[in-house]
Amino acid sequence: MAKKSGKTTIHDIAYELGLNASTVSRALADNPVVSQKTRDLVQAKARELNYQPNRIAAALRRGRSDILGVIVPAIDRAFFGRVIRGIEEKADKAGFHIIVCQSYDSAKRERAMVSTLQRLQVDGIMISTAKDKEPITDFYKQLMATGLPIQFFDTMPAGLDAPAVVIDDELGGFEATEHLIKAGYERIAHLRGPQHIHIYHDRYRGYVRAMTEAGRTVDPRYVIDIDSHFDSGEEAFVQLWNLPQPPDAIFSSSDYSAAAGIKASEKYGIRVPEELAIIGFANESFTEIITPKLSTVDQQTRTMGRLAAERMIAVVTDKNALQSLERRLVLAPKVIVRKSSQR
Amino acid sequence: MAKKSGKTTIHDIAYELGLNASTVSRALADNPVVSQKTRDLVQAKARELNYQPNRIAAALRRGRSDILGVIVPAIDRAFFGRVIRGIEEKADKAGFHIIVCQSYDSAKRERAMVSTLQRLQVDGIMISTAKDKEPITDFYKQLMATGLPIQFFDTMPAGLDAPAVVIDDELGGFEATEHLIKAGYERIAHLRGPQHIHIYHDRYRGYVRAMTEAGRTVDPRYVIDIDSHFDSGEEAFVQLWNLPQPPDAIFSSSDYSAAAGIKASEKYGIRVPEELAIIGFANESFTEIITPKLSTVDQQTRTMGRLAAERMIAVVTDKNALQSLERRLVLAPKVIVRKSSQR
DNA sequence: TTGTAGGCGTTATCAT
DNA sequence: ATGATAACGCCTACAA
Repeated sequence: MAKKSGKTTIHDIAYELGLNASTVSRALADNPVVSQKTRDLVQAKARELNYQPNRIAAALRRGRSDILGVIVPAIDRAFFGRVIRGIEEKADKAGFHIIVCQSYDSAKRERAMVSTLQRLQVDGIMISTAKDKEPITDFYKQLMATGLPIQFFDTMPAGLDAPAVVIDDELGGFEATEHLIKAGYERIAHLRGPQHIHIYHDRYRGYVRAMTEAGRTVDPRYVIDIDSHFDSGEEAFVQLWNLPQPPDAIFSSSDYSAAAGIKASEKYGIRVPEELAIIGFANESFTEIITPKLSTVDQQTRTMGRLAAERMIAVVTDKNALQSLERRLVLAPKVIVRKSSQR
Repeated sequence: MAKKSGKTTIHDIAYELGLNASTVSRALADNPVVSQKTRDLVQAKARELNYQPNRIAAALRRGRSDILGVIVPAIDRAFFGRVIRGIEEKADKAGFHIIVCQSYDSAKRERAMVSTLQRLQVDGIMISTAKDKEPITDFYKQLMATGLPIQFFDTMPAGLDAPAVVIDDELGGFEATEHLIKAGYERIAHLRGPQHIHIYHDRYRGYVRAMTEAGRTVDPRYVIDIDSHFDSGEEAFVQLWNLPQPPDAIFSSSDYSAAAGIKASEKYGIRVPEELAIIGFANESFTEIITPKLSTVDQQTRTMGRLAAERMIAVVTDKNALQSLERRLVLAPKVIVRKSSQR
């Protein structure tokens, strides 16, 4: 029997077997220096006593916790939920655990969370930085100088040279627009998200480039600014439809406003995709259930999570892996063509 | 200056100030037994040296990690993302952290995750148990016997008397149906989810009770079984519409099939809600963007997370709080009436 | 092949 | 009010 009432430790096992704790420690680690017989004995006894190694103690001793910190703006956003799933998948396989924190898009909270994670002795931190006006670049510069492995994903502070896995929004905008062009649509409009937000700016740039490269001019009347996701969708649609020559296709910077567009066109009796093609962005789960099914751009969320975790773990596991990885990995989004943009 | 190059510890601070580590420890904890002057001195020096307390070491010594384990089937499901957000909110406020694990709805993995969390010395585990046929009740009985605080939420093993925060799906089904009845609909159909899954069975029972209590009979032809979320929605609709007397309202056990129903009715030229009312279940985010906006039943996800965390923390913080809490807290879902069921 | 001893950083107990 | 010491559980030189 283990002595006290508490959990069994290597000392308990050692005592039971008339061995020393260090031998038990080695045996449990399957260290070949210990005789096979002893190893079997120890491991059997460990099972018998339902021994659960204390990872906290091991962490303290080894100076490694096998825990990774993850900071996202909000865990209940579908995008981050999926990325975290990817992260957890990889981490789990590699024997790491993740502690998830939310910044609620506040730079201040983000810094606080970094601090907390450091105190928890995490081996590295993966961050999708808050969309906050407050500058945080210097904070991370200092942090990285301490040697703590950092890996950004999705969003990263401006002007920081740090490992990151991001998505090429410009390419996404380009390909979405290109798809519409190739599908034979003539007058392609764009529902443009807030331009101070990086991703929307890039999607817009991709739109412009695709138009330009196809030898088309970007009619400013075809570029409608939308702020909130849903509500401005219908207004935008009306605005477009009142033009002397309405567009025959729309590339929306978000699935939500794209859906609002579909909704509005139904209301006004415009058939999608026959009279008007629509493509969104993000591959939200509802894109498959609305009528018609919404074409969109997939952001490779799970892949992003997996890659970020892989790179993080590579660095944590082997410090000089850092050099061998490109600092910045840019993922290509994937256009998903569904009914709403196929005629 | 701190000695070595490593992180600063209380010993460094003590050395700098000509004090003893134990005094520093007390001072940092604002222990009033230490003179105000010394406390100030220590805290100033701690800031100066950018001291970050090592929570791992403290955890080892105190036998408490201030970490809670959370196990959910999959973090990228909107439902769990929201619950976790609620959990994290409360945990954060109380100075706890959460480690999130996914069971992928496998009982085996779930057990493994529990084990891992135990090794990490979490102070308690919050679980939404896997929808797996494999029985896991005995496992938890044993686990709870060890004294590890456990708190279930959303789903819990059958026949286990354990603290849990769950939602009353039967009531949700009842109220959704009642709403349709009160709104004056005559022939109310139900899209019924797989009955071996507890929640769908309860929603169906609520439907039956509402019908019965209103003095109506449940016409078996009005109860359509759907398996996968989307695809069977249209079939179900067609089946209903080919009835000699089609229903004038549908209560669907999921928002997805409800949306599919709306989609199908448009296709067949049936106006919602004038000719057919539809209400779903879960308050998915897309319910607000489809046309017409979908009535649904909100599951109080964030509240569920908050309450589960609150209860967990109460138990962890004060062992005899256990008694004072009802073992099982049942949350009432909330019907959200939107366009799709209002005439 | 196994044992001894020391320490990871903190906190609790006892002494001064 | 502060200091000395031990211990949390594990790991790892080093010794035997």
